[in-house]
Amino acid sequence: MGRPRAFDEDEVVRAAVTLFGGRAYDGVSVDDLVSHLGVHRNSLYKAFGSKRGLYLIALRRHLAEDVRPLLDSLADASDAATALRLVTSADLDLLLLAAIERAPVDEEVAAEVTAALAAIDRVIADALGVPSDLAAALTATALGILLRGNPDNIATALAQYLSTLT
Amino acid sequence: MGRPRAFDEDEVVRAAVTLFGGRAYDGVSVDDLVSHLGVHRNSLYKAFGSKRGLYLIALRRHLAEDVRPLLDSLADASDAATALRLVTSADLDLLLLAAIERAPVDEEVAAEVTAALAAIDRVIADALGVPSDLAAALTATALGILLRGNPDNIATALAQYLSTLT
DNA sequence: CGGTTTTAGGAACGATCGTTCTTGACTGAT
DNA sequence: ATCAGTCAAGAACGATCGTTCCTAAAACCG
Repeated sequence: MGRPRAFDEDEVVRAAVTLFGGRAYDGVSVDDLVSHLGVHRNSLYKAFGSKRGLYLIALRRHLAEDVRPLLDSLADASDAATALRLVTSADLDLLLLAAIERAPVDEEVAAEVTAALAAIDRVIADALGVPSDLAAALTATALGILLRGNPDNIATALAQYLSTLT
Repeated sequence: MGRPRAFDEDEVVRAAVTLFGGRAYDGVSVDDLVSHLGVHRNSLYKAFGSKRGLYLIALRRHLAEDVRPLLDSLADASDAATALRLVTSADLDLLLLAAIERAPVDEEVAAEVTAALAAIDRVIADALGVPSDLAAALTATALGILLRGNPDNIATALAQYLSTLT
């Protein structure tokens, strides 16, 4: 069956998640992918079809390996403060970037992103017993804190405030 | 002094704000700028130096004409709900996109963005009499709602909830 | 072994990128 | 009326983009 692959496809996809989560889609060139992922051009196109194909695979991997565990842990959250801490301490760089810069121009990305955000909303609504719009507001808050870059200060301040309410 | 300009520089910059606020920096080509802005290539480079130069000017115009009025109106906000409504109903597309996709790779953009966000935080903290970290959390919430795309539903739900607290 | 498949390495493709240059028409000031 | 400076229109630059092709070495199968 021919020579075996010299690269671990899982590792490559995971490295792509990191790379695409770090800068904009158009800011990551195929040369960047080739040099940082340890895969040759040829193998990359053979395995993933195209740059966009790899991006979509990386996005889905990100959702499966980073967002789904978050959903599981959120299901056990009993109050808004812990739910907020869970989301803001998660690694959601790629989801955030995809939501703001790829979703508007790639409907397949948009579908994945909106589904993922809706799933987070739903789990929070179920776990906390709040209306879905309010859960969506909490998700939005967490995303906003993440995009500001310094999650710890703001997240702790808000978590403390939320704790004093209940 | 030669032939006068056939384009209104203010209009061009404002159109650039819209264009750069709509998609990622690398997704807006100079051809796009030339065709949508009504300025010839030559005039664009003569007037703004480079694509990045026009971007920075557009960003600063956005801060001066869209963010500064928001600061003024926020100064009169008496509660968190109205502050939230003010921010989420503002047009902050370019600021949002700049924060998440340009600031990480352009320190001059990063400086403008962090200064603008800090200014919003400060005004909110002063107007509501809350700690700056909590004001930053409210700013983050508004930004998160904006990036989710459907601000009305979520913003009203959260505003109603915030109203019941006081 | 021989055959086949897939790899690695890298050159090369056309397209598009941001930027500059060329040409000539136009207009305001001298 | 002349001149200087800016304009519009578009060709053209080198660089880089995503993608494909070519060649040869490597490793599995029979």
